[in-house]
Amino acid sequence: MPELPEVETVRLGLQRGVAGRSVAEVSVGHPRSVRRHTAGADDFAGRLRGRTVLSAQRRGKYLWLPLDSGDALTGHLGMSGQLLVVPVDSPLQKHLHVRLRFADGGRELRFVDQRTFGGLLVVPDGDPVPPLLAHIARDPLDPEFDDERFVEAVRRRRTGVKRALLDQTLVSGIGNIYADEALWRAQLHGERPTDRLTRPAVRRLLAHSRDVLSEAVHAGGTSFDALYVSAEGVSGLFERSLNAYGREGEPCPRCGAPVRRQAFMNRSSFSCPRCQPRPRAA
DNA sequence: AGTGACGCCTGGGAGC
DNA sequence: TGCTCCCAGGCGTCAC
Repeated sequence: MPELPEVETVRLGLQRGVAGRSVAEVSVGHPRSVRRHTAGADDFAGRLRGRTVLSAQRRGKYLWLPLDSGDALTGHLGMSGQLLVVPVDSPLQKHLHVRLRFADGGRELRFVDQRTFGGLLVVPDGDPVPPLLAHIARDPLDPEFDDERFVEAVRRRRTGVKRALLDQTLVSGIGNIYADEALWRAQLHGERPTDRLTRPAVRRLLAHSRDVLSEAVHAGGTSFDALYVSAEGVSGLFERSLNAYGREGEPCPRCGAPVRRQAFMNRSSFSCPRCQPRPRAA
């Protein structure tokens, strides 16, 4: 379940582990992992071979590695993707789909993905982001994120506030876990209609979203199992700081009422029935 | 144009 | 024990 804090943790590992290095060899073991590279796996490999990685960048939950060719190796971890920087002789992971070896013979980059919702592709780079990612909004930790523009955009929407938080064209980086945590902190039910929220309420929600993302980045993200680890294979520690997500039946840390779970878009929402009352019908 | 439903995937766990 | 079913859920696509 990589969201912004997990992806940012991976980005930091890639910056440390692969920036400045030249790609020597690329192998694609599972074509589905490069399905968004429409020219095919051979073209994908050809655009990487011999190229030097300049840095590791992120927009929302997308990562990209600008190359000296003007292209960028771009990726999304989906639900279960991992980008690992490991010794070349380390055991092959069961769901290892793409490998990049480097000219210096040091640690290699591996894309491992159990559920294959994630993937890699090579696209033209751009400023500030590859055109492929032009539709993804800035995230709340981006210094150029425009708070007031976000506040107005949310209030123009006609939807529930949780759906708005998950809409990557409005604000990026937030997924189901951090949306529930931000709503819990802001004491808002996710079904509250966006067009009836006051400006101060949206500002508060944004501030709480920013706080929870920032705290989670510092904890190295949230790991429920081995599916999310940093590029160095380390688990994040934020799970112990979750107040609502995944805590059905446990007491709300603020008021003690048992946390409830509700169906939401083929998944679950967790909230406090007392601190986050359901909106009244319009 | 904005909104929401659907399909893509696999492994772990519950239930029988 | 072994089978089936459900769940996790981000995002591109498409219909309304």
